[in-house]
Amino acid sequence: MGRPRTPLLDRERIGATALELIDEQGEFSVPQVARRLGVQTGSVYHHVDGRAGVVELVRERVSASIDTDTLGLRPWDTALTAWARSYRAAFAAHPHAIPLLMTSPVRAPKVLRQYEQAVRLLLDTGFPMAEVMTVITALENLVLGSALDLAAPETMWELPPDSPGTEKLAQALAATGTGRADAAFELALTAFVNHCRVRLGPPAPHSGPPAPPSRPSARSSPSGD
Amino acid sequence: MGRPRTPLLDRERIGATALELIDEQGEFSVPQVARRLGVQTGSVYHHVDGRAGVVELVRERVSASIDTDTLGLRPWDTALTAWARSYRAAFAAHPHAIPLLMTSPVRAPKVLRQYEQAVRLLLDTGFPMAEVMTVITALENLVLGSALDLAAPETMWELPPDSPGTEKLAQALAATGTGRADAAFELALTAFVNHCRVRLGPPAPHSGPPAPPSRPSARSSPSGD
DNA sequence: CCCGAAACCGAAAGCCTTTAGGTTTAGCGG
DNA sequence: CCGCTAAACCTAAAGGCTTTCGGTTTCGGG
Repeated sequence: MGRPRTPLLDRERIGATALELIDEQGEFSVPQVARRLGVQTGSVYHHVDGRAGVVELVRERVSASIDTDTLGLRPWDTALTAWARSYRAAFAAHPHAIPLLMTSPVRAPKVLRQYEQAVRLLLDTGFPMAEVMTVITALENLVLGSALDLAAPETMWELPPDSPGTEKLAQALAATGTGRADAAFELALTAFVNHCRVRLGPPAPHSGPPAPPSRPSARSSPSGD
Repeated sequence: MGRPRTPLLDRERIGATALELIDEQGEFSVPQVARRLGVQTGSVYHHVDGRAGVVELVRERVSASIDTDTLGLRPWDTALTAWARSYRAAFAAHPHAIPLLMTSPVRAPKVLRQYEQAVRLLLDTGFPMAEVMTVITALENLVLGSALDLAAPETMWELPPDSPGTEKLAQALAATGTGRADAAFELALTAFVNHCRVRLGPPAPHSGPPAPPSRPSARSSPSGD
């Protein structure tokens, strides 16, 4: 057949098709993508660096729907909260993609630049340099952990109808409404931001980067904020 | 060859070998397990329900090292904190197993019974029935999110030497010591337990299950504990 | 106009999962 | 002690996936 007059494939459509398959059936394979695009399997490899390359396209698509503007909001806690919600919502829209994206490192520059923005936000707010990545990492863990929960929403607790020693668990599960995952996320998010607020100390009266917080850098106050 | 005089295979060794492979190379396949046990591929399927069955054996092995006694500690916050640490440590010992175990539902009865114990702890403490699963889910998300961070410790932030727009990120990363993952986990854990403590209200003077907290069931106080 | 690069096809190697049928051994009831 | 069932292993094979390689046609720059 040779080279077609107009290209049949491009990275855009490869990524979109892979994400379609993931949304529909929870996974994808290169032959499936090729079939859906009316093309031989091998052709896909001319546009993408192996299967991992397709995963990277999917990652870009999913994380493209994170609202970047949130990190421009003020004050910092509003920004952080909005960012976390948007971050999680982006994954929630494609829950089956989550396990795929978790296992490979973040390379997309667009995503890295968001982290840069978050770092600046926290530095400007007054968090000490040595603590900034800790805070961001914790928030990221919170988002990804909650997102993971969305990947297997109901089935995560495979309770046999009448297994002994799980009565209260079944009861508690029944008493929890449909929004278990959402409620847990909001609970953890609120807890985290509140804790950060306390650690930061009272806000300085808005004039450039304020002085660092009085408490130097207690890695974890054992209790009692 | 026929049936051997003494069995060559058993579920114990299949699970152990799979976990070995995961620790060594990050993944496993049934043929690999079989080869390492000096046996044909098909034979493994006589002891295990497909590849998923092997994953379940791995899960049991990994979660066996969670210290169950922690949930018997008092007061409740000590118990919950210790459980979370032990839970995370179990996964941290086999970081590559994490993505594998995240994607399939928990069926192991021993694990389910731990959740039952956690539910009882929180109910006895005075958390309302409708909130218990939310709290446990949030804690689980925290643990798993942090564990995931351990699965790709350094590579998670693939920073090209001098990519534009990531200067402060690189700086913050450098300023963060080696224990970034641990620090983030402890930060989030402290934040979460503190928040729960506040929501619960003052402890009743130790006499059976105390009355429910005065505040009924605010799903997430928007701010200001 | 020419020639290298781009884009697709066809085919194949090598891996994986799972199933099916064959062979030997262990255990148990009679 | 005999015979039968079930267990445990092997060989073989189907079907899918990933990736690579050579062949063919078309595009575009010089």
